[in-house]
Amino acid sequence: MKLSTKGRYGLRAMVDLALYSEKETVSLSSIAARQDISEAYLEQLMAKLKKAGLIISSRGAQGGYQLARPADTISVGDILRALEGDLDAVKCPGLSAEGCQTGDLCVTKYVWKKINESITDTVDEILLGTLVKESKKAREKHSTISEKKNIRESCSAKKEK
Amino acid sequence: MKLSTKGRYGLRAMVDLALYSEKETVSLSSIAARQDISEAYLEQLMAKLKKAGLIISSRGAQGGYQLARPADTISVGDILRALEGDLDAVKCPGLSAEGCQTGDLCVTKYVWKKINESITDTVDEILLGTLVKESKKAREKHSTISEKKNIRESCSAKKEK
DNA sequence: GCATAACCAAGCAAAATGGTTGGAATTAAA
DNA sequence: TTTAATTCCAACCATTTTGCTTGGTTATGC
Repeated sequence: MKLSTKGRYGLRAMVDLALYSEKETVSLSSIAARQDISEAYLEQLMAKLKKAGLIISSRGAQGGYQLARPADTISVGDILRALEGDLDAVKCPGLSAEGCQTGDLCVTKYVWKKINESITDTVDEILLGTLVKESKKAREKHSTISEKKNIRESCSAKKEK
Repeated sequence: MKLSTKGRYGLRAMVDLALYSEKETVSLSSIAARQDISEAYLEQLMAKLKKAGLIISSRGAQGGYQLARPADTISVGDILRALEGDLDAVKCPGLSAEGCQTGDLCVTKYVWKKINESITDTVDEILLGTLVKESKKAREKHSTISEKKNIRESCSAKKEK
């Protein structure tokens, strides 16, 4: 019942990309460096995002990635589905079909349906654009404090996992 | 991002137990048989449910399991947490603490929080008692049709996975 | 042409999943 | 008092998934 690093890293990469690719393209290595993710691994995630049509790339020198469409038209659900595949927490054969109404055998499908819906609803509701705006706001706020308190240090010390 | 068989089997077992243990205790083997789950595996799930205080057991001949409290006071969340552990889809160090407000690095935590909350809310809202009532209703409905159409067969044919 | 990029395919260790195996302890009934 | 039924317990194990790494190949701007 855990979201894998694919989803976690990938969403961070997309936010990063949205922040830095407004005019120019952004290289994989720069995202990897800023987000502290292995380049080779991130590459695989970018491939998935590209295949899903969320980002575009240009090869060769000065090449890199950009969002395929405005950040306001990309939902977190789009991103997570591209990376993790189907987000359904439970795949029950009876969920879409009619079958399995046989009493106690399948009341649980009601539960799985509710869980799936709640996840889908929440991730589809949050837009990349919103995250970008939040991020910019947080950055401004932070830069005014950062001279006095070095929060950054205490933060990056807590490595994920 | 998938619920494991622990959660799926375990919830089914709990519904089964609630349905059949109103007066007498119910043996592991009878639940396993009705729900078509391996006895030895279900045993491990029952151990978790017992440890979590959701069911009680009596050993020896004629022994078995019963709910520890009324089905209306047990939520699906209680059951799933007992079986799967923590239901948080993402464990971010910055989620509970103050840290990681450093701009783009951590806007994603807002997303993880929302996802976690939506899952928790939905599973805590559904009570075992409700499922039991639904199940009884479905069973009645079914028994009136079952003589003409044998839905049961088409259902059990679709084995999970 | 060469440095800088994206692209591609495979391999691989560690962890998690979904069980199985083989018993030991307890208890009601015969 | 035996015996059958039952929970309890502790390993073990095969397979799959995860989270990467390795070692290239193509494409392109300067």
